[in-house]
Amino acid sequence: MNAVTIKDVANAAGVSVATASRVLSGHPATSPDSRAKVESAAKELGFMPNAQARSLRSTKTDSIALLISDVRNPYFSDLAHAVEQHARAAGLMTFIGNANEDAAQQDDFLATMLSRRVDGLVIVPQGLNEESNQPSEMMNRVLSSGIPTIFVDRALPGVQVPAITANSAQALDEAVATLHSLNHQKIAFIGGPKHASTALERYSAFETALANNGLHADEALHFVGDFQPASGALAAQWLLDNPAKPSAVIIADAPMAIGALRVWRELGVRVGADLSVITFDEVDAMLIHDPPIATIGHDLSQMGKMAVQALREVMAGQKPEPEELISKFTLRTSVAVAKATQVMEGKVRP
Amino acid sequence: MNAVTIKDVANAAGVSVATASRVLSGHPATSPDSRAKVESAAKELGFMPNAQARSLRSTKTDSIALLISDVRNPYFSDLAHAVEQHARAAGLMTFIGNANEDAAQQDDFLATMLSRRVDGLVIVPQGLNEESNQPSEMMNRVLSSGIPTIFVDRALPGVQVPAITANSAQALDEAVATLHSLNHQKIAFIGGPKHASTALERYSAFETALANNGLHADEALHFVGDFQPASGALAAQWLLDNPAKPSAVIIADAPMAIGALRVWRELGVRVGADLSVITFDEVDAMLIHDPPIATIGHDLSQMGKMAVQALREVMAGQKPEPEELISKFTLRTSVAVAKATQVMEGKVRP
DNA sequence: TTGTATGCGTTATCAT
DNA sequence: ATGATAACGCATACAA
Repeated sequence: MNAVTIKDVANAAGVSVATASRVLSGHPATSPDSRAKVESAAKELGFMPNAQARSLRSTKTDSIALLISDVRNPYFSDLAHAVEQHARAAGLMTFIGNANEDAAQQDDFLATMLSRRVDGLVIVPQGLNEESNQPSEMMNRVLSSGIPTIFVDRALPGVQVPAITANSAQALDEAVATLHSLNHQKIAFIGGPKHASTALERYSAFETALANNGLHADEALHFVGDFQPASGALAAQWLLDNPAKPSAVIIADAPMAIGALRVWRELGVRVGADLSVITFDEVDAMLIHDPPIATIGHDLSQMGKMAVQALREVMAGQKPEPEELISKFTLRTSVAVAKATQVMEGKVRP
Repeated sequence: MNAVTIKDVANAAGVSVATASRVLSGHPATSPDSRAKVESAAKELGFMPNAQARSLRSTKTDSIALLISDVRNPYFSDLAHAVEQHARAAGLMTFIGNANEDAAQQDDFLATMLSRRVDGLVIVPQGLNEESNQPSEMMNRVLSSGIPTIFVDRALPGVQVPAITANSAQALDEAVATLHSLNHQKIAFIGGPKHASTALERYSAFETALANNGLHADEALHFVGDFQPASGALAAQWLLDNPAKPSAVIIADAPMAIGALRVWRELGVRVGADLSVITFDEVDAMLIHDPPIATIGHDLSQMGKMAVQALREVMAGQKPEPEELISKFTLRTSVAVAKATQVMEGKVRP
């Protein structure tokens, strides 16, 4: 019952361990005869090579680690799925780790991955330390370890690691232009935490878009959330209470959008009439809302593909350029984003 | 730059490798003196133990594998999150694998996990082989390998492995009773694939619930989907075209529900008025629909906890009993499930 | 083409 | 308490 080793196979096949090893790892120097014997013996005994021993010897594990911020966020589970599929196609096993938007859990995962000697790392970095404004000690260790690493979705300011990120400038331009053309003057932004580079990029692209459309940014219309549903719910209330009375809002991710939409439904705010909403992340849930919510999204499958590709280049000794994926604005219907007329007249407020 | 080993630490600390190892792995027989020297040397050099080598020697990896059906299904990502958190608390690293509702990918993952000699397995089994009606060869290998294994969410008929499953009998009774009390006579069921034990359990509990409420089951009102959004969309159309003109429907998982709700919205079917809908899986997205969708859900966090607990019992040599988690019906509002009066009068049909 | 012997990094055994 | 050494399972340099 106990783990059958290559030695058992060799014995059963009547050859030496070396020959067995050569056959089993596809080494050319093997005779058809011993190949047959070893293969049948291995199959007979149900031999499974011990990956530990193999990679201890060969210093290759044929595995990579993927660190994401939140498994339960569809954005990241889509990304994880994409990375996994492409890595698998390249013969690499993917270990998926969950940082839970938490630097400590990030470091924990990185440590075990370092211990397991994965061949490469794809990381959605959690951001710099709040106080020191530096990467965490463990992150530094990773960076100086020489293990091929690339960032995806987010980047770390000042850290020279190739990153696959998204550029939402154009999409936000279109989104803001659309809202502006419908008379919206006060557009709120429910953003993400400042440690996430995506949150910064999205907000600053939003500011630029405002300027491009002759509108001006107003910090009072900026809610800093944490990418989670609960903060979206808070933001929903914040928006209703906002003295500036915004008539439209752009939300930086789907979980917050879902949290907010729930609250607005509960309070009877008619999204698409009383309030125009555009959200980041193209998730199916946005399509069951009536009217469907306009979105700014990325091709996560593409992002995953680019990430794996870039990682493989690093593993092969090349130095890939950072790449930006262009975000796409999808105005699903002219109803989702409504004309701002008598928007938010006191009636829907508490 | 290249991987610092325990030998380097021992040298730097001026002790033998044996002593260094004892200190680093918390062996009691160490003097405070050498403990101090080794620890500071290790820290100084940034020593990360090689997990491969360690477990090659100790035959323990302090890791478990979790195989789920679909990372992108919130049900499973919630489960994954829960398992991971509880395993982490027990000092176990979790490898998350994605079967993609596909037996081949399941086997693939199981093979690599077997190779990596994980200490235990938590599996959402993909079902028996269609033709042979037997577990796959790889699954049999897992089962005869002696590696502690438990099933979660689904079980495999005839396979003696402790399983943590859900029992939805009571919830479905309540759900059907609620619909019945609102005059619904024709209740459709959009179910899952027959290879999933959950699909069978849910449908048969539904049949029982019908009987308990004086209604009779009708195979013509049963749509066999595959738990994915696309099949939900197909089912939505199927329901509208169904000659029996069902006025209510119960959907076996959230992805299918989202696929269906989208189609109904596009076609102008007013869910909660024209059609009453209850779905499995308590996901946030159901709360943004107006009216919110009634759900039958499980405490996934609890399920994950029970799974890890059961697995640890097996690892400790005990034999845990299979457990059933009781599903919960949540009628979110009396509007979500509407009275069947002139439901589905021709108007909403194509 | 095959076998023998060595080493990967760590822990366990056995002395001391 | 410590050190020397064997052993874990496998891949490879070298010899034959």
